[in-house]
Amino acid sequence: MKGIRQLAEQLNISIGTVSRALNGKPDVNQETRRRVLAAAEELGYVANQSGRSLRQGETKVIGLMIESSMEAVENADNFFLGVTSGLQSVFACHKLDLIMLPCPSDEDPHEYLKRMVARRIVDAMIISNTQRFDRRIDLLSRAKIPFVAVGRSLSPGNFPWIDLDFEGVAERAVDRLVARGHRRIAITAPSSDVNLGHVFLESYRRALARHGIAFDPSLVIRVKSSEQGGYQAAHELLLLEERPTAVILIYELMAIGLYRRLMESGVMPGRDLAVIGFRDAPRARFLNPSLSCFRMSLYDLGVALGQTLLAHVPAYRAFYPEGGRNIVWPLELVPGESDAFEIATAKRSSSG
Amino acid sequence: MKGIRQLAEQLNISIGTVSRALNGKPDVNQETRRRVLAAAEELGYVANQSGRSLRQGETKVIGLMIESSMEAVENADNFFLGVTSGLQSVFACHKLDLIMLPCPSDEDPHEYLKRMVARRIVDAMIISNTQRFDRRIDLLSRAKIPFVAVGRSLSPGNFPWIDLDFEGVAERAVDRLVARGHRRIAITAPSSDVNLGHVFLESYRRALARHGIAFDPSLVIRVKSSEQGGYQAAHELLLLEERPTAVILIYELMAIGLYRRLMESGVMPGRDLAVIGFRDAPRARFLNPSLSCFRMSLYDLGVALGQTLLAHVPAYRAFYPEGGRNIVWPLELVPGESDAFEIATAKRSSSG
DNA sequence: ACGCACTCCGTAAACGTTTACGACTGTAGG
DNA sequence: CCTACAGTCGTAAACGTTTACGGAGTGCGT
Repeated sequence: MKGIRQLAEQLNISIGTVSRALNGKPDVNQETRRRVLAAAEELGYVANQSGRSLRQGETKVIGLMIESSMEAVENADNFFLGVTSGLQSVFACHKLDLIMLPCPSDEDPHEYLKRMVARRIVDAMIISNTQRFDRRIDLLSRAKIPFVAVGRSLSPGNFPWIDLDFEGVAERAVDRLVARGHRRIAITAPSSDVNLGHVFLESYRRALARHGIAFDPSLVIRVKSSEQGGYQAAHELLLLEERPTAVILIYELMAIGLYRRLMESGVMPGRDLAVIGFRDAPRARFLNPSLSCFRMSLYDLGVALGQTLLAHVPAYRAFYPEGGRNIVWPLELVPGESDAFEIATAKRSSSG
Repeated sequence: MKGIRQLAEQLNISIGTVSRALNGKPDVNQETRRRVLAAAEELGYVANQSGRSLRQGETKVIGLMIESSMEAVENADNFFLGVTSGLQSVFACHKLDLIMLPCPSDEDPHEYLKRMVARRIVDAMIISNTQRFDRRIDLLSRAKIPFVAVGRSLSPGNFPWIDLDFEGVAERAVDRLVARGHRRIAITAPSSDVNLGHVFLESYRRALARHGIAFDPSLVIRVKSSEQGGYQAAHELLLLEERPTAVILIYELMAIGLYRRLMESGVMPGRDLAVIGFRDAPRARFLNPSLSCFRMSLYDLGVALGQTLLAHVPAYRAFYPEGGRNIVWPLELVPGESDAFEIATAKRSSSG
């Protein structure tokens, strides 16, 4: 099957009519439409996307940019696949297709995005891993490509985003730990160019202040959000003169390294040190003691991302009157064994 | 920047010359080319992909089809992201781009692929999750779209594939366990429409036979390759009259459920029951006792996939004279604690 | 008989590129 | 001076669609 012309020829109809029939335009006879659809089905005809999008200036494809560096692979695990499902359930309503655009690890994400945008291979984009100052946001705004970012940014100008509620996570983690009698609570944070780390840390400080606990900079451990980072974090914690009784991890993968280093020194997580993590409860269950952690439904997040995005695409805006608002995505705590103990303090009588 | 026409106009050159200059065609003056490239860079001009691919009938894009069903998400973890890196390192040499095509969970993979192929959005495809009889292979062969499959299939006709060496895994697992004195070795297998399971099981039988151990069908546990499947597998194992002393898991994620069920009954993995798994050592380290498992470099696998694919694309065949061969990809064993004990048997003196 | 509205369909022009072809130089060889 | 040729470049035709426009036919009211 070469193209619409062969199909028209076969049916003794003009290509214009065939096109109209296939695209559901009103001015075509019922019977003619039936014949066209039948023939198309039989011959397996599907419109060539290049021709179509050349003509109408849109591709009906939404791009999800992801990073495929080794480090990103380690960390992302099933995050993107998870949101993909949700995204597709939204896009399917509008016959939009989703493709994932993996930025090569040796290419600058900004350059990569520029290339993809300029080639006009997608109508809209979802970007993630937002940096504190992210030039991609400028790029997309300037090019007038609708987009939504997962993660806020400090780049100037308003733009659509959905961000995970790190503030809530840090606050609730601190609250939970303080309620169990902890006063010295350590926290891990990534390098500060990722906006996430900044927000996370700020609300940790606020929560401490709320409980009248002084902020101790030595309890902020700056390591990579990886297994190795967790190992190193534990190492640094053990070196502190006055050891913390609890630690908040920004990423649950770190727990594996953390546990290992702790056990090497005979410190038992869940008994000698409380641990709370973030993201992906399934993986948290691999651990022993199981990790208390904050998680979310990736599917639901995908749905929200899709709706927010389409609310900013002129052609679909009408379908999502409420969808334009930025969302701080709530996380739910899945309690595990890693912080299931209480500390006896001066202010608080032991409950065990 | 609208298009090549504006660029030509700006330079007082015909669009033909501009196109030739940008595409490195020989018949264009050095100075002219310099000017064109400079102007394109400055104005941020990049050729519209639709126009280009419409004209030349190729898109310079390779598609990697993945499945985004919830189950697939659970299982795939970072497999695709991992191979993506390797693929891109190959494709980058030829200025080819890779996109991932996630098949929606509610769409038939065959139909989805048909749509994507017919739209001519990609020049070649990588498919995975090959079924024992997979219509996608017919489809791609018939449409003359170059492709490579990760996983063999029994579909008729030769086609390029790379398969993981499940035969070797099953054999070496059995060998290793037998060497430690095990005689009753259970194995898990997925439903039989996935070709993988069939191959896996066959070589398990062969390996047993080689050691003179009778095949016992009750030791083949057919469960889903998931955490829940692992739980159920353990449950079934515990019900057997004559309990096995070892079990081979086809997917390491099952280990978490297996461990849990075992411990509920006071059976200690790594002491009372040997466990060997497959795929993804990082995750295996989450477990306690750590899981012995067979793993591979996803990056290297990606490179091999890329080369095999391009060896079957006419335009690039010349670069990969050796690349046409199908590969049975070897796995390496990463020993853990889960099978680090020996069994005293009649034929074998205890070594502890 | 005429005009009008309505339904259906064909025609042809776009969309942005690439590329075959030929035209125009200037130069060298006869 | 004529021819051949290499180096440049412009022209225009494709590629496969969609869609604005208009035409043909029909039915209906006047």
